[in-house]
Amino acid sequence: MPTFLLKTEPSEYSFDDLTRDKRAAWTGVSNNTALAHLRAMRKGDEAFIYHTGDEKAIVGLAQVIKSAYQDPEQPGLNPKGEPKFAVVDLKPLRKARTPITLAQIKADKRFAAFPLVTQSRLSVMPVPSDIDTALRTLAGL
DNA sequence: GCCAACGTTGGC
DNA sequence: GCCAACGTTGGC
Repeated sequence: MPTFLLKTEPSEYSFDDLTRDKRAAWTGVSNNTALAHLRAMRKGDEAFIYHTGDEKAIVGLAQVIKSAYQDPEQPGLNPKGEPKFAVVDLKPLRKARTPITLAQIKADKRFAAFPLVTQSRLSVMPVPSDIDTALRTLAGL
């Protein structure tokens, strides 16, 4: 079962907000590459939640409870007539015992191939299984 | 279809 | 506040 990483600006929607809400539609993904990754997420898959901005750290783990569906708030179509935007529904699983900072990830050679490092603007990405394992150990997740 | 101009993300 | 690294748009 693949794991993903989802970025969010905590002043807009944080992991604590998800914990409070118990479940939420993950909205706001508009980049096509990110949307393709979002659509690859299946019910039961897990996702690290990463805070951008001042925090720049992985802060928790969530789980997909509903795979991708058309964003009801943005019912636009692409040129092929397919829904342009998608969302997934998530629930919180655990908060990281120790958040893993971007600086830490960049300094660790094990993460050199991680899209979080190589593609700084991508907001939804798959996490390779070896990186997944290492991150969970570091974060206490 | 190309590409110049413009917009966005997100780290610094 | 700046700007690098993209993505998007629209004129041609």
